[in-house]
Amino acid sequence: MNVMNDSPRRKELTRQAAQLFVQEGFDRTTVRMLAQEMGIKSGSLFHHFRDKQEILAAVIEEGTENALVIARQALDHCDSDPEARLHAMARAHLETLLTDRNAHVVALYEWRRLDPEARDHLGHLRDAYEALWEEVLDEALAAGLIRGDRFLVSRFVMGALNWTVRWYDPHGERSPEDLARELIAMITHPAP
Amino acid sequence: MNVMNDSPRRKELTRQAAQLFVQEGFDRTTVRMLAQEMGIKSGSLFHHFRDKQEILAAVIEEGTENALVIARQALDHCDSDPEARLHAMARAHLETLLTDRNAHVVALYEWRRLDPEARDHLGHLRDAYEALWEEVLDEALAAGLIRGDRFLVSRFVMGALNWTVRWYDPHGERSPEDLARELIAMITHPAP
DNA sequence: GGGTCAACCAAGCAAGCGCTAGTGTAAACG
DNA sequence: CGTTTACACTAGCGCTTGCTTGGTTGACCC
Repeated sequence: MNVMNDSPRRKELTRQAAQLFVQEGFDRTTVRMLAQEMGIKSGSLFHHFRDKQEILAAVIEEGTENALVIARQALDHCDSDPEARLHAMARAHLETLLTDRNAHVVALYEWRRLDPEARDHLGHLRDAYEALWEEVLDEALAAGLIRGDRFLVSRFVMGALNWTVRWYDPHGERSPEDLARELIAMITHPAP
Repeated sequence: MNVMNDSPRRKELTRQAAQLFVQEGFDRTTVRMLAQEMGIKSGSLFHHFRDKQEILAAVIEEGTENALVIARQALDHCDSDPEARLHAMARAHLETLLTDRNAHVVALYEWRRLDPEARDHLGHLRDAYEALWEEVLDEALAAGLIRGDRFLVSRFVMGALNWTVRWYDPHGERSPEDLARELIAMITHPAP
């Protein structure tokens, strides 16, 4: 069997696995189903991944890393006032749902299926992402743009955003831009 | 095997099943684990439930029905101004997490494991619950207490609230009352 | 005191599970 | 050239899964 590498082949297999994990759930997805989707036999799958768990970890890692990169880029390329930064983060978050939806759904639904080591490693990635949010929310709180307890505001906003994977249709009439604007409007108050 | 009845024994078994479904997830919970938790043998389980799916449906049904009852009571016993009603709903929602947490976690995480008929039936229950929210939110929007698109505001609020099952510790220092107040403060604007 | 009935048990079946072992093959390497 | 490497295959092991079957128990009933 192979080491944990980052071959393009593995990336593609990971993408296909994400698709199946979303459709069926991790536990219901068998290695035979995965193999068929990938166009190989089930035994060959273990040449690319140590075990089934590692496939799950790869899916979630991909998605979270992408989200982190996109969020950082968005913050680098926006105005520096709190509202613009808030808007950029919300928009970036929703746009990842367009490109990386499967991975994010898996991350949200199947997190508990990760073994402890993977959960630890990926937890740090997720924390880094949420830290970006807390930074931006802190600025908004300091500017009086948002009111309330830092901890709670952060959870409520993350909840509202993460929940979008349940109902948001990327091919519908509302753009990520629309949603971001609406969310910011809902939670912000005019400067004192 | 039995018909789908509402015996107290079945209610108790359902409660215990909810506990296990939360700990392990539906797919990972075997009928043997369920039986052991219930203090019976795995075969006996099918005297009370047609199959494993029906146990899941029973768990979710219980939780949703309770939430609906509690929300209706809260609305009946609060002031009639939009803010009070909003507050009552938020508080009721969070209080059900104290008493019925397991069932709600299962409803949120394992919804997709339901077969189509059960999903249809329980979907109506959930719609009734969400309709209460939309009614209250409509009043708040009409009163200018909240700004924005009705559909989106509703989803964002439901997201923030449902997400609480992920992080809220009912035995921590924050009461449902605290959370409800904070959420309302975040999304409401002073009347014009 | 025979009949009824919910509740339970022991035993096991057929299917499916994750994963392994051993092999084949074609390209890349020295 | 022979060797290595990456990737795929076949075959199947050992185990677990949801669920069924046929039978037992004890409380209650007329």
